[in-house]
Amino acid sequence: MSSTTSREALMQELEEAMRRSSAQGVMYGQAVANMAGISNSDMECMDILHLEGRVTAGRLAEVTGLTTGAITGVVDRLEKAGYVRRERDASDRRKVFISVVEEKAAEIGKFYVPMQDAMLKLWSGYSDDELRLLLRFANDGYKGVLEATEALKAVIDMPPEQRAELKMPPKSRR
Amino acid sequence: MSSTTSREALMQELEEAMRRSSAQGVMYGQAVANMAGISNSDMECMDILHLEGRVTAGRLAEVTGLTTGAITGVVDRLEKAGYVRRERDASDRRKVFISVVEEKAAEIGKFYVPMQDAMLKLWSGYSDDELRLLLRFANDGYKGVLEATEALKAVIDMPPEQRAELKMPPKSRR
DNA sequence: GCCTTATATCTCATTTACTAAGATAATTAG
DNA sequence: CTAATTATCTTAGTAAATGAGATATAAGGC
Repeated sequence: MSSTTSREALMQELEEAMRRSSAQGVMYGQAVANMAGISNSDMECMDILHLEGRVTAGRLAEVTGLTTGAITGVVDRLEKAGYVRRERDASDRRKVFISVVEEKAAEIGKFYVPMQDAMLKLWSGYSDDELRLLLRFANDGYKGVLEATEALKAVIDMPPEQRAELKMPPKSRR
Repeated sequence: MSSTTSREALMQELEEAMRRSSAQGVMYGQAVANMAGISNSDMECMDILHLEGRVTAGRLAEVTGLTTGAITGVVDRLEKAGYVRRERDASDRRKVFISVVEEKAAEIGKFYVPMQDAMLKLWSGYSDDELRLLLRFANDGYKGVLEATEALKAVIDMPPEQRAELKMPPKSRR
């Protein structure tokens, strides 16, 4: 077996493994939402708020792919439950910024303890150099997924006949 | 700064990076579901089918956390759209196995092309040894997340007073 | 300053998806 | 053979999403 083939087999295994673990990560998030008593959409918005900080209602709609009407509902529920606050922008009074109420959000954070424990345990088996590689990979991977998301959205705007020309990449067909 | 502190900082960065990229991965999946014209739940079930192969309706309910009634709806929609087939188990005629119709499912697979391209591009910047480390990490990570999911579900069954004792892990508070 | 167009969020009627409870049907245990 | 169990489906009611349009603010042209 050539080294090229082995590298391709490796990549295929890698794809499968990443797909598997990311699917399981989704399940974990759903379980957390369940326990916190909020919907998946609500949970996703909390995640975005954690990552991006104070964002507008419109940005939540853009990122989640929900309509602005649906976001109004999400924010209503989260605000009523005390997880977030609406804050009108003083300089542009059309905008509504959503910000997390940290004390209340910490209650949700508790449900991530089993996950954090598992990750700490996992990472303890790796050297500093190895962790640095993983960090580099995670950061590069984020950029890659971000680009891919943009590329996918570009497909949405393609005329159907051009869209049909999309092909699987050369050797990774299943 | 001690090397311990640096390692902890590294882990914290790693946690943030993984969280970020996995959140983006979720968005990507949603965009795919949107383009394929199916709901997130339907998409999730397709993913499970891809990973586990032929599974029963009950297993889908168990894994997704949806009720069996909701799964009936999911499978109805997917079957009507031609993505899956219902097959009654010959040896236990109560069971209904769901299996993917590969030719039709390939249409969804197309939407993963931008993601696969991005990953191939990303991985091309790593050596075989590095990719092997990533594979090991992804596999270990999957096991970790799986365990964490079980641990979390155990919390569900805890009496409230015991549940309240859950604490953040020593040094990773934010 | 007014009028038009653009932007940001919210409202509301309708549609879609989910839950809870229980019906149906097949299997297993006594 | 009957009772208890398991697996899926059905149905009524509820929750969340969409699509269209209302409201309110901002920005640009004249």
